[in-house]
Amino acid sequence: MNIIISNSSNIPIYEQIKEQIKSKIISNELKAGEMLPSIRSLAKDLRISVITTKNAYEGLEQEGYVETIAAKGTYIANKNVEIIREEQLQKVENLIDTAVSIAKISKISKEEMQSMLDILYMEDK
Amino acid sequence: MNIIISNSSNIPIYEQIKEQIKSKIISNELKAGEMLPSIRSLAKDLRISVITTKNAYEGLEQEGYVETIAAKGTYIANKNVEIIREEQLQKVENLIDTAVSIAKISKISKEEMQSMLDILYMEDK
DNA sequence: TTTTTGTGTATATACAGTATATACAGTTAA
DNA sequence: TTAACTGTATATACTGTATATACACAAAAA
Repeated sequence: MNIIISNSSNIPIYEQIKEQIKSKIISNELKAGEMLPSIRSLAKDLRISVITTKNAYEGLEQEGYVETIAAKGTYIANKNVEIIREEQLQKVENLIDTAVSIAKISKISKEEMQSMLDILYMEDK
Repeated sequence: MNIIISNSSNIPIYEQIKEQIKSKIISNELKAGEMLPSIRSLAKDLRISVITTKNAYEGLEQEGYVETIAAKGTYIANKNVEIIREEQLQKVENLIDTAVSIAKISKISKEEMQSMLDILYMEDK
């Protein structure tokens, strides 16, 4: 499944999993109707507890990204593309807003921020 | 002391206090040598436990923003202005970096991000 | 049909982070 | 010396995150 987790991170493991799966759904690497790896197989892969993978899938379900059928599996849901894009736009805006707040207190200019944006956007990730 | 805390936030109270005092130090509203409110008076003001204010002050001490003398008080330390600025620049860069990563996955253009930056920087905060 | 294997679910448990009240100990000024 | 102020330490509780293990249902293999 190509998910990378860090145990030393302060972000909970289930959150890391959630975010990475979300990214794959948004970028269409995972398509509606596809089945996710079972909580067991993913747990084995990542060498963590099934409870933790379940926790991640539960979160995705609550946000409408997947649907779970007991004893069968967890599947990518049909979620409105426009709504997802709006959510992501909101996230980006919140991050920039926080950055701007810090910048203003520390007298970091808009030009400095713009050049950071230019450089970071160029890099391939 | 003009600190605002939110109990409903997912950010711990001691963190909220820490960050707001840091901002006041960085913006020079609080100057080297000045005494912070005592952990008790601040706790009373904010209607929280002294342990929580102590926790906040401890964090500030570990990062070198303040110095505490038992039975006397906690004072703003002399911290190198350039180092603080570097730390803040690093924070801003990390936020923009995260924003860019999300943007790329969701096909949000650099132009869209630039206009967010323009608008958010204009607003007075 | 029965068994086996693969799903997700529920329970009991542990540990770390955050927060509390309350008792303790040193400093300073009345 | 006493009173009023500092920060410190202890015992306790609640919540979030994570674990192992037992349970229950579905589907394919025997």
